[in-house]
Amino acid sequence: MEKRADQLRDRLEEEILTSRYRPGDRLDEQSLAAQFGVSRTPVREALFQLVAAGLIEHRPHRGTFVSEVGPRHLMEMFEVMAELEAMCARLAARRVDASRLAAIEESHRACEAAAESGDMDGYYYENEAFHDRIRAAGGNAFLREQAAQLHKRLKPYRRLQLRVRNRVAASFREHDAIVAAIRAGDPDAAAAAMRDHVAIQGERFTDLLASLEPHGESRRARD
Amino acid sequence: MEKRADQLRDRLEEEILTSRYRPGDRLDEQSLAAQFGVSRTPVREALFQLVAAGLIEHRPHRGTFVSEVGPRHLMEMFEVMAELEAMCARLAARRVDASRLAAIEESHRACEAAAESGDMDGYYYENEAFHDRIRAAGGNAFLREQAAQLHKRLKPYRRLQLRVRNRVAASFREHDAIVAAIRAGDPDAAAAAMRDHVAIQGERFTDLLASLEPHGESRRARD
DNA sequence: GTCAAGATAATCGTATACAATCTTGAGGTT
DNA sequence: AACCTCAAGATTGTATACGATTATCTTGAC
Repeated sequence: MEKRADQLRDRLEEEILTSRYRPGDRLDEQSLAAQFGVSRTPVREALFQLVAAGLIEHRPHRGTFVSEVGPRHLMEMFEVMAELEAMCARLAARRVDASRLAAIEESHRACEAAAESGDMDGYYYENEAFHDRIRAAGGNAFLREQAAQLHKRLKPYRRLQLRVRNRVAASFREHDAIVAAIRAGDPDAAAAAMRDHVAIQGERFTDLLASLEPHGESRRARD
Repeated sequence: MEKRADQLRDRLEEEILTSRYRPGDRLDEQSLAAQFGVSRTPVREALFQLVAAGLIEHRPHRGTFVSEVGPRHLMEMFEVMAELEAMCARLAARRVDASRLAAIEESHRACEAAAESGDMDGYYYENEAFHDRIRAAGGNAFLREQAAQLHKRLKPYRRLQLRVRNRVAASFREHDAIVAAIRAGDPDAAAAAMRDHVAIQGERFTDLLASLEPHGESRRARD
């Protein structure tokens, strides 16, 4: 059985990633302990893990708060993720074997089906699988882990992406270029295609963000 | 003042990174608590942080052990680090300003001085600064953090590098190419030069490792 | 002699209590 | 009115105790 602290971590992570807790929200140890019917010990343990993952921040004797990412930091993270995923694609183009390639193409077709039927949630889901299979095909387990971690962390910001007009169709076309490059065994093309694919998300998102809060640091008002 | 758990974490991290604790060694909560004159609570907290950093592993009811990295995993980590540092160099070539470039060149000259006088420890130290200034020049704080973290984690393995014959001189020449590319504002050249520079370390090290333990997983004997 | 089942011991996960530290706000002083 | 002082309250960090889980050793049967 999983220990309670880990359950708690997963639960809190989920709640943060789905924006049920918003950036800036305070996570009080005592309240959480009471809320989940446990003592502070496992709560603290869970919080430490989330701090290590960068999801929350801890200000001594002030409280722990859901990290405020800010457009700048967010853009930086997308930039890094683009490079990591590009590296996965490059390696995949170089090292992929038949069965892994087949797996990628299978996910690719699943994306296509979801895109054509306008199933946004389905596309989101299949898209995850698509990317993870490419990461796996790279054959670098450490890289895969790093990329997946960043991916997870950016989850709440990517999800909105797909609601942008025509984004799903565009995303699928980008996937197509990636798959073609991997199939052709062209590492540079695969890397470039993947980098663009991910970088576009970052740009689109910061565009969106910029239009919502033009003043950068100025939104501080909350409770 | 820093809390005791953090002191402990730093202390243990230090002892692991300097190989005073070796891979496979067991870290017993109770012994550590007794040894440092604290209770198990802060010890556990410190251990959790090290687990999150990947330095140690936790097997329930078995104990916590210093991570055994293994040649494969090590090579993977070098591969990723090469890419991250290459990205830093690429960004640096694109975005660097006069003062940051001057800082890089200053570190570069310091490396040169250490190399010529055969001061290996000095070279190691200046080399750290050189790389960090390039990371800083990239202007992506998140990337800088990620790269620095990996760098730290690979520290014990890089240090041996410099004892390889002519490695210092070769390393300096590689630095030279990197600086030239950054100064020229050539992102691709900077990235390529940096990637090679770091990748070589990985290759050299795994060469070394392979010559020491030819049988991969076979060394299990210890106390 | 080997293997399995139970007993034993070690370790872990959690709860609770206490101490130390910081924040906050009221009240007084300049 | 602004600033400083200080006490009250809150929150965190640490210690200790206990129950639960699991590894390991013992014992006995085959």
